[in-house]
Order: sequence, then structure tokens, then C-alpha cells
Amino acid sequence: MPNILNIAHLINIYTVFVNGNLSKTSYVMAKPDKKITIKDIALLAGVSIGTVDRVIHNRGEVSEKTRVKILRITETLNYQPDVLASTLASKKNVRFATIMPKVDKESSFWKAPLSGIEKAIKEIEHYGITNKTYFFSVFEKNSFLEVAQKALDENPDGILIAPSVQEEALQFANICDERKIPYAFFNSNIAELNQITYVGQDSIQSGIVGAKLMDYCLGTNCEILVVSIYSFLKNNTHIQNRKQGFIKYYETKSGAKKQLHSLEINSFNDGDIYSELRKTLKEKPNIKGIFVTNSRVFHVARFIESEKLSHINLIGYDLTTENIPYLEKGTISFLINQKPIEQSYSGLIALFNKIVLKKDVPKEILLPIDIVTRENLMYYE
Amino acid sequence: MPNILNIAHLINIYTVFVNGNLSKTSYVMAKPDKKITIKDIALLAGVSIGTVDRVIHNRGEVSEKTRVKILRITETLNYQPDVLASTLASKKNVRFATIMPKVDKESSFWKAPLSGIEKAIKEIEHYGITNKTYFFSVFEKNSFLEVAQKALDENPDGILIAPSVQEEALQFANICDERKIPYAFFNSNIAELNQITYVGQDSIQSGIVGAKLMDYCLGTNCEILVVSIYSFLKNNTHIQNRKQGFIKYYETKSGAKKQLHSLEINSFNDGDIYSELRKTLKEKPNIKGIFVTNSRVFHVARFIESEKLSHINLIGYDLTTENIPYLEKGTISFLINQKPIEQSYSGLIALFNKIVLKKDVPKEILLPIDIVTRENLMYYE
DNA sequence: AATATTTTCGTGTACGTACACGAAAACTAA
DNA sequence: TTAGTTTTCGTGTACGTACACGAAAATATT
Repeated sequence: MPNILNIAHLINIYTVFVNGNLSKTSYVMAKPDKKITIKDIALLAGVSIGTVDRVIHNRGEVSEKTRVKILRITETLNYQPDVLASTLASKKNVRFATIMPKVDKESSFWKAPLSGIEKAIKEIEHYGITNKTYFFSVFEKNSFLEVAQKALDENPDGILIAPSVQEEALQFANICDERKIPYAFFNSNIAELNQITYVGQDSIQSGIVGAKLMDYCLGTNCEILVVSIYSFLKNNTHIQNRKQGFIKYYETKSGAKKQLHSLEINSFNDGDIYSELRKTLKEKPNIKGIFVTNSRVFHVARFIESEKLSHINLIGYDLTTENIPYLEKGTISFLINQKPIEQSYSGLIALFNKIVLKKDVPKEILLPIDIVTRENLMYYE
Repeated sequence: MPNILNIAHLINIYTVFVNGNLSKTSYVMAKPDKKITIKDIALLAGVSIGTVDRVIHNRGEVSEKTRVKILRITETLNYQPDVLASTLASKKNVRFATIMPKVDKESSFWKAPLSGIEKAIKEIEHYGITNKTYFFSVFEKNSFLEVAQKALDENPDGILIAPSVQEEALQFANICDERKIPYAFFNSNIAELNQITYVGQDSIQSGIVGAKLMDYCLGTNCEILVVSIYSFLKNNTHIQNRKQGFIKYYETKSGAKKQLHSLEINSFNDGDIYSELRKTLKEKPNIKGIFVTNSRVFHVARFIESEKLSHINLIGYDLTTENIPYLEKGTISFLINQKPIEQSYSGLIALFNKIVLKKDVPKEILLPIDIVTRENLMYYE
């Protein structure tokens, strides 16, 4: 029989248990505030804290009988381990790896996730968590897998991936599955894998939002151009979904439909882009709105300015340093924000919750589709 | 002379110090990863950890000589106390109080902050933090101060306040100052006080955003009505700023100006509201847009539906359960979201950072002005 | 100089958990 | 039964900090 300390709450627990009426309610009603510790459980089970610890961590070396007994008590009292004490005692530090595209000179989009990573780590570094970020090039074919291998070599406890190159990322996810390393995606997703979660935007819906805005901008009798710049390089489905969503809006919309045109440009060169745009606009002079499916919208903005086409409404994606000046000047009417900072931040926090705190994490964390215009820009930067 | 343990990093520290070249850089370069503990400091200072602890907490009973010595080492090594160990050791629990309007049957706006509070507490309860929320009525004159007094009676370690009734809140803030209880504001602000921080929206700018949206919605030749419903009851400046911002946009805007009209309605009764609106719209048939300066926009939406005025563009505030159906149907074109959940969440986190972690907190945390329409609504709810 | 008083400091225990080590109990083999 | 083996468990120490208690050192008093 356990030695009963003269602590009120323990007596309460104990009474409940010797009665055989092992009821959570009755305990909780007795002392709702006091936190249950393994010491309490040990006392109630008539064993030592070491034994309780072994049961909780499935470390074996405990007879089935006492194991069940301890588990029963644990569940009944709804024991929650003290995260502070736990991480303090276990000096093991959890190491995360983040794999994402490098910031190329063509667009600064991938700068933003870096500060999200920093923010997340600052918040959880107390818990002994570190992160190492690995950058791949979306332009070099084998870059992703090379870089990913480096990350793997360090045997991290969890990996956050921006799977911009789908096939390679898919391959890598399988390797992670084999090696039982948990991983999460951000920015773009690959369906049907074992990712802990995906943090990002619903890309179809974001296209719909773009269309809605375009609709508000434009009068009744005009045409719209949807521009994709170098979309095949990137996470195709992501970009294509935006286009698809945009088109869908106008298909389902009752009332005056607008005519849509589509243009694919596979170049980052302003000259190439200008001539393509010039040609299209010449052919279809009724175009009053241009929707660009990714962050390369600033190319089109430059074109509009240089050709003095102020009557054209321009909508695109992402608050990159290239795009922002054109939003401020009004050349770009709206930018749809993907919340790149929150994406990486939430991704790491999700890994932390799952791996360290062992909490459940939703399979998809869909971030808001922010509508950004000149007037509310300052609060999103 | 302190007893040198054969731990590499300590020898490193020690070497640095006996040389007299007490340089942070040299230490950090030696062992950048190892965390400095009070034990390290004690060893280096040739005292016990108890003494170091006394110095760190300004608890006195230490000679000036060793105090300075310890402080010097502490600063040089950039000692950061371990929050986990610290909160584990001190079983004192920090108690916060939140004071905000009660959810009235007229509008569900104040439901949202409750979940923000819950979220924040869930995140920081490990640190022994609790919160008790107090509700006042904006309709009863002395309700705020009564409720606030109750909060004060519990002698909380920090108070989060939604100062919707300005004069009373001001008075109360002064009491808090006297009693040296730190406080923060959310949702609306009172300038020039000693609040730790204000979390909320820039209300002037939000009016400007509303105007911009209205501008996009409307054609060239039309008039706009600005409606304030029961605005004198609430945090006046907040509501008035929105109106002011809205007007400012059209004043500063070059090009075709639009004519603005203003309507104040001091009733929640649909009958009253309808007749006021009906009268105004009859007088000014050219009105094509209505901007409502608070969450009572659903009244106007109901009016528009019942009078079948589908040509009117309606813009207002807040994703309340009353407003959302009208946004979904399209009767309301846009709602400006104040992020009420994040407001209370960030408010409590700010208190936590300041009081518990002793971190610096910005004097103003201005949350984004979310533009919400039918198509991106689902990600803000 | 001896004692009293104050200042200064070291030691010990606690917080709740993790884990190593070894002792006791249970079981096996002879 | 006894020794050997395995299973099961208790004890001790550590993580980094907080704080009480009391001892030692410094100072004051007679």
C-alpha cells in the first residue's frame, strides 16, 4: 500500500481509487487546479516514478499487470506530461531541416520564408530545437535531390520541404517514409503522401479571388488576358490551379461573361516578354485586364508603364520587392498575398507540435488569401 | 581561485578570464553552442550559484564587489536565463485579467476575441499562466468600472483591456498606473497612456481601404452614403476615424471625385433604420454605394434585400455571424476584417512577453486590414 | 579581546521529468 | 534446493533555476 502524503489533493485521488469508483469526474471535481505528476501516479499505483516513466515512454521492462494499472490511472486522471520539465530533463535536442529554393536574382519571393523560419526558431529554441536550411535551384535538374541528400545525411528529426519541383520531391518523400523521418510541405503540396501537414494556400480558390477582383475592376464590355511566365519550371499544379480557378469564376458567373485569353511566356527576359505582350494586345485591343499567375507580375507592370497602358488593370501574386513599387504606384491594382512568412513559420511550428509535443496536427493548414492593395499594403509587408 | 572542472567549454571561458582579455568574441568562438548557466558564472566568479542568483534577481545580501564582478561576467557572456528551468523552479503562477464587452444580442462581434484568449492561454499555460475574463456592458454607464474593480480585487499580474468606453477606461488606466499593474489595450486604443502595447487596427487607414474598394466597385457618376449606426455608444474615435479615413481618400484622390453623404442612425431597430435609409435614398437617388462604419452593416444589408436595391454596393466591417450570410449572398460586397481573434491573442502574448519573459514589446501592434469578399471568406472565419 | 550584530555567502532542497545503474523478485535450469 | 538467468522495479543523479536556512566572514560593541 502506497505511503499517503498529507497533501489534500493526493488524499482526494487516493480516496477515489480505493473506493474502486475510479471516476475522472470525481477527481476533477475534487481538485481541478492541481496538476497531475508522475509522482502522483506512482503513488497511486504503488510503484516508483521510474516505473511510471518506463510505462509512459513504452520503454518496456515492466510487467503487463502494472503496465495496465499505470496506464489506467494515467488515462483516468488525464495525465499530461510537463513539457518544461520534460525538455529540461532530456538534454537531447531536436534538429529540423528545411529544404527550399534559393533566392534567385529573378525574384525575391523566397526571401520571405527565411524570416518565418527565424521567427519560429526563436519561439521554440528554448526547447532545444535547431534548424538548418538547405537551398536548391529550381533551374538545375538534379539540384533538389543533391541538396536533399545533404539534409538527410545529418539525420534530422523532421524536415520541412517546399516541393517546388514535384517529381524530385515526390521521390524524396518516399525516401523519408522509408527512413521514417517525418516531413511537412509548405507553399505547394503533393497530394496523397504521408506529409505531417501542408501549409499554404488553396491555389484554385486564389485564382477565383483574382477573378472576382478583376471583375470589380472592369466594366462590362472587355476582355481579359491570363499570363503565365515560366510556369513549367515551378510547381506546375500550383500555378495551373490559379489559372483554372480564374477561368472557373467566369464560367460559373451568371450575367455578362467576359472573354478570356491566355498567354504562356517562357522567358524572364523583358524583351521577350514585351514583344509577346505587344503582339497579343495588338491582336486583341479590347483587353482591359491582365492576370498574372505568379510573382513575375512586375515584368508586365514594367511593360504597361513603358507602353503607357494605364487603362489596363493588372492583378498578380506576392509582395516581392520587385512587385511592391508597382502596387504603390497603382500600376498593379491588387496583389494576392500567399503569406510566405507564415507558411514556413506554421510549417516548423507544426513539426514542433507533432514531433516534440506529440500533438495532433491538421493535414492541411490553408492560410488566408490576402487581398493587398496600395492602401493596406503596409500591414502585410 | 575557482575549482576548474574538466569540461572543455568551462576551461575555455576560464582561460579567457584569467588572461584578463575578457572578450565575448573569443568565448563565443570557442564554444558557440554551449549555453551559459548560472553555474558557469558562479564558477568563473569564484562564488556559489546562490550568490549569482541573488545578484541576478537584485535580491541584495551581496557585497558590492562581488556583485559588480558577477554582473560583468553575466553581461560579457551574454547570459540568458533558461525560461524552462526558471518557470519550473518558481512555482508562482502569473495571473492575467481580460476586460472586454459582453456578447450582446445585437451583434456577435465580441465572441471572436474569446477564442483568441483561449488560444493564447493554451499556448502559454505551461508557464503557469492563467487568465480570467471580465465582461462589461457598453450600454450601462457604470458597468465598466464595476467590472474593472472586480478584476482589480484579484490583484492580477497584468490586464488586457478593450477600452470601448473611453472615459472609464482612461480612469481605470490611471488606477492601474498607481497600483503598478501593467496593462495593454486591444481593439481600440487610448493614446498617451502607459499601456504596454496596443493591438488593433489603424482605423483611419481602414477607412481609406474601404473607400478604395468602393471606388473600384462603382462607376464614375454616382454618390456614396456613409452610415454610422449607434456610433456614439462605442469607442468613438475608432469609429470616427474610419469615417474620416473614408472621406480623406476621396479628398486626396485626383480625378473624378464622388459626392459623399453622411447618415447617423441611433437605433438598432430595423424599422427606424429602414425609414432613415429610405428617406435618404429617396432624396439622393444617385447613391450607388453605402459604407457602414461598423459591424452593424447587416441592418443595411437587410434593408437592401427587402427593398430590392441590388444596384447598391455595400461595404462594412467584421465577419460576424450576422454579416456573413449577406457577404455570401453578395448583398455585402466587402467586409473589412479587424482580426478580432488575433487582437486578443496578441494582446495576451504581448503581456506574457513583457511580464514573464521580460522581452521588449512594441508600443503598437497594428494588424493587417483584411479585405474579405465571398471568395476568400472561408479562410478568415 | 571577547562578544554581539550585521553582512555576506554556501548548502540543500525543490520543481517534474529522463535515464542509468544496480538491487530485488520471478523464473529457469541443474 | 541452489545457482544462474531474466524480468521487473527502485534509487540516485541530472537538467537549470528559485529560495530558505543557516554558517562563515566582516563589522560593531562592550
